[in-house]
Amino acid sequence: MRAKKVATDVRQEQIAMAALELVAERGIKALQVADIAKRVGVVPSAIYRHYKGKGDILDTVLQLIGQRLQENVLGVCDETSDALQRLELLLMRHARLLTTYRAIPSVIFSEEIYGGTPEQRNKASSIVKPYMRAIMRIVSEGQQAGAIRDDLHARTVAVMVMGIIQPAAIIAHLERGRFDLGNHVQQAWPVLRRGIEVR
Amino acid sequence: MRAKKVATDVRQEQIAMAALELVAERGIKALQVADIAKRVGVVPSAIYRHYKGKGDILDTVLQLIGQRLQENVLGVCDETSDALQRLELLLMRHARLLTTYRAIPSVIFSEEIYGGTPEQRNKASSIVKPYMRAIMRIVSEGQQAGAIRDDLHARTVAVMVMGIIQPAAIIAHLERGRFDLGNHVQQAWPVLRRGIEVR
DNA sequence: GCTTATTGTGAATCAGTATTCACAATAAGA
DNA sequence: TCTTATTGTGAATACTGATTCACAATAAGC
Repeated sequence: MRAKKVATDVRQEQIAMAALELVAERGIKALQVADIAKRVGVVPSAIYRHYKGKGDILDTVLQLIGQRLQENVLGVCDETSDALQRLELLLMRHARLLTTYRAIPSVIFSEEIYGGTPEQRNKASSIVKPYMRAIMRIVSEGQQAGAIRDDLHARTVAVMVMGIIQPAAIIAHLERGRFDLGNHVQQAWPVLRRGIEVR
Repeated sequence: MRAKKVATDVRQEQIAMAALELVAERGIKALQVADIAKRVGVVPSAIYRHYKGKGDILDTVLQLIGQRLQENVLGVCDETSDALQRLELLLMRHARLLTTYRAIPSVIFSEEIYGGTPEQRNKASSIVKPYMRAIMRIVSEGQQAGAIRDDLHARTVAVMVMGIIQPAAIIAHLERGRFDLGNHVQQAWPVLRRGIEVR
């Protein structure tokens, strides 16, 4: 049965969302045009009416992921002005995001970072760096406000914040319910806070 | 020019080492039988004289990686009995390993964990879990010895220890010399130590 | 209703990688 | 030296996934 004809901007959106879900479930490398098509409800060759190729779809997906991370940052900054609280809330939001999109860590740790072309590396960068910078900004503000030790590099702290989430997401997945990511964040954050806060 | 004939146990070893290097440089997905063969100095079809298929080579590589991580654990336990020092030394060794084998984090965070079969997930587990357990053991010993807070789950601490290294390795790679992994460990470890040590 | 640009389809093509296959060469043992 | 098991080779095959291509169908505009 032939799918209904849909305007290209609508179909592009559907394709992007389908691809995002698939990437988030299984990672980049497992993404196949045929799977996207199936999820959208068209045949694979129809995808090329709306995107030039698979690479273009992936570019869009990476943008979407980056956006979601940035939305989380904006959200916590709206919610409180206290840097330590911002970090805590950001970790919670990040954990929630990863519960929905389980494979996102593997996107960030994509093998393209190592084996890929400079172009591919730049694309991976395009997610990681802005997020890192946003966290560093929060840390710096906390240092200026006297809540966070200013003898530490903001980057060191920011990397440690990311370090709460990233390995934990993997382990949560491997442990199948015997290790809860949100729970881990609640336990790990006070440890890190103790390490970075001014006493 | 025809390669010299080599006994299969020797060739198997060569193949495994070549594959390990390639995986460590570029990750699992970029591993190709042709590249292994080239690195060993034979044609691709010769590989099948010694390994049933690519999957068997990969199994061997995963074992080798796991072994190296365990060797690091054994090494630090030989070197000192103090848990906090063990963790610090382990982090140093881990950082050193990752400087040599850059793509190892992506192996551990392999997309197979998410999208793969249960069998593939078990294989990924086979690296992560023993390493985690070893760290947890060190943490537990530190708690019993009164050096590490015993109000924390050993697992929480172990995951945080891993969290010092994993995102940092990526960022070191992306930053191209502007972010040194060993340096980060030296800065980050005291922060974590402050969070976990008994005062 | 007719025209036309756009979108959907199904088959074919292409490219890349893993693997098989049949022949060749080597090294060890008798 | 001869035999044979084992390992190396190069071509062919098989498989998978991305993409092209030509035809079909749809929806909008006149």
